[in-house]
Amino acid sequence: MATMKDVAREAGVALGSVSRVINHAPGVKQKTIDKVNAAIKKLNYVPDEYARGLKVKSSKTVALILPSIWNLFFAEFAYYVEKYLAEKNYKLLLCNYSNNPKAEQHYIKMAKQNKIDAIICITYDDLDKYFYAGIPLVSIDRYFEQKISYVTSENYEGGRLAAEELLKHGVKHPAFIGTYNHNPSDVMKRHKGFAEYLSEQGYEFADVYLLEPVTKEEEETELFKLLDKNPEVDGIFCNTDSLLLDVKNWLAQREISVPEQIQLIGYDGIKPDFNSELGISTIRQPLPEMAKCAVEMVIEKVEQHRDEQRIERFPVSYIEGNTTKNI
Amino acid sequence: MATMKDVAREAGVALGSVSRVINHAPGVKQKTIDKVNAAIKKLNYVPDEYARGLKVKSSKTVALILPSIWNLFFAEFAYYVEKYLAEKNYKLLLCNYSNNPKAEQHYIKMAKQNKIDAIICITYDDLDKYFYAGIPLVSIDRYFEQKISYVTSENYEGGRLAAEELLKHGVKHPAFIGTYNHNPSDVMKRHKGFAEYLSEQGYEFADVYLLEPVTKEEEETELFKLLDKNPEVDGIFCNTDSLLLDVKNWLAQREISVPEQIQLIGYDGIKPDFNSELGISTIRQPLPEMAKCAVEMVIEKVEQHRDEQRIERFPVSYIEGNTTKNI
DNA sequence: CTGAAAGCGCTTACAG
DNA sequence: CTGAAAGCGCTTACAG
Repeated sequence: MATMKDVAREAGVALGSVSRVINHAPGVKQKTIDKVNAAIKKLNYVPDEYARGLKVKSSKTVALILPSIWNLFFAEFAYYVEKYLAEKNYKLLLCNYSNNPKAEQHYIKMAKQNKIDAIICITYDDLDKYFYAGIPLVSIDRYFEQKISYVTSENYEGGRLAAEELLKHGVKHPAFIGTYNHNPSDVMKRHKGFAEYLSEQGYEFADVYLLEPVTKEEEETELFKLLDKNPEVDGIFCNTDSLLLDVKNWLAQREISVPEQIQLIGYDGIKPDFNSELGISTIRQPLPEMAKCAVEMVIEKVEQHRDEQRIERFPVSYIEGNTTKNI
Repeated sequence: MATMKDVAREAGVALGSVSRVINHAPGVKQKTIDKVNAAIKKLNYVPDEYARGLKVKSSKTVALILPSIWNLFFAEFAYYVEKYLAEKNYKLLLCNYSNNPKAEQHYIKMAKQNKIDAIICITYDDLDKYFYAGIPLVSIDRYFEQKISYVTSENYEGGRLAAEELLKHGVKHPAFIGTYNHNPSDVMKRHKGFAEYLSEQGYEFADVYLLEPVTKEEEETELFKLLDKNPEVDGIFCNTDSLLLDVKNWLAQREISVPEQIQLIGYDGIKPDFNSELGISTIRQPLPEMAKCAVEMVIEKVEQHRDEQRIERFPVSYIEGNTTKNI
């Protein structure tokens, strides 16, 4: 493969000049630019990012660290992150966090080894490790201790909206199901918003709010405990769409019909892909915009060496599906 | 950050010796190894992959090129590919193929620039470009012109199985819906297997088999044309689970009930995540095994410079869900 | 078994 | 505006 030296020889200029035209350095004569570009074309030259990276200590790569790409919410997010990163000429290294226990360790080491420029990270575990590795970081949904920047949705408003829609659809005995982590996260505001709206309207609600880690079986058990104790429940706000899907299956197994007997509203707005719908009723987060924002924030940190904390919250909207009744 | 030179100084050995112990070169005295390792620990040294990559022309990275990670089938596949790659100390660069039209071009250039060791590729468009870029390649579902290795499922058997299950579930008037690409792919055998099984059993079937590219709207239109012409249809084999989900929504809009009026069987076995189920009836591909095989094939090509064509087909199984009737 | 040295392909002061 | 040169942090023959 042709190297920069070959290009220089072909163009009849010095090595440095080739480098300058490639990097669009200011103050290069047009004639030189033309000669170099002609030589590049002729030799089909493409610069070696590794040699470049060795000098400039950057790889134009950001690592996306998440529990698992195998999840429609994360998959859509990753899709857009990659898309916006590619537009800015950055690459995406995919890191499935939850594969192995020592994964954090592994990925931090990798980040150092490979001159990862930055990290976009979705984890409800401790972020300190990344943070202290000195690599620019933006997180999703995380809380604001230790000045980590993050992007999230209007979780509090989303919780209120879910409650409001449930009531609007005729629910008289609402319930909540979801989990939370001991690390504070913005996501917890969904529960708060839900609770506060209902109390303002003079409603009580049955509550299954479990501290992680928690298995599916436990969630199922708790749901049915709740239903046994509160057989009048006729509407449930599920903290995520994933959970809604599970709840729907569990209810189906006991022959409880959705939405006739119990109406369900989820959170996230997941879709099977770009142009399909799951058809569930849910509070949709504007994922494309959120991904774009995360990319911009992280690139700003990298290129402008800014490291103050920034928090962006995006508005949510209600999507009517078939897990609520027609009004 | 500490460099190899620092480690050498700290350990009181030459640069080359440090390199040798890091790379587990044979014939290094145990005492040297110990000294070096101690220095590495002490200085918290981690080797720079870029300097290494510059010398050895490898990055321990494979690019996963696919239409879109935003798709449960691809997301699960990517999840396992990353997992197995990580086990072998390789990294995964994620490339969403369908973002932009000139993406192929872009990703090939990137591959060259970044010393991508290999490509795992899911695309039903032309693969020539990757192939001729001289980078080891394994594909999914692709056909065997030009000696490209691939892994796929027993598509023919899967098609037969779908037909068999439909009949077993009492379907009298089966139909097929799906699309195909002008590039021959193993996936087309699903249609063939389906057709042949039915004809062996003395059944006819209504067929919507469309050449891509095709929009959702066209698929929907064709489906209803078929249903108008063949109102007796009571069971449909959908070429993919994604499509099944759409078909289900379309039928719901016309108040055709599934599975009471029409039973549906899909193909793929997609799940929302590791421990949830969508609850649809489908022909499941063993994705973890397929991903593992793809990773092994590609690493074998890289490390053993093998480039003969290899084809692996994995057996499928029927998963009973709620889009077919209980028998 | 291990030093000393060359070189991978770039970038970037430093002269001029 | 552009050459010539040093150097980024490694690996790997080559001696010894």
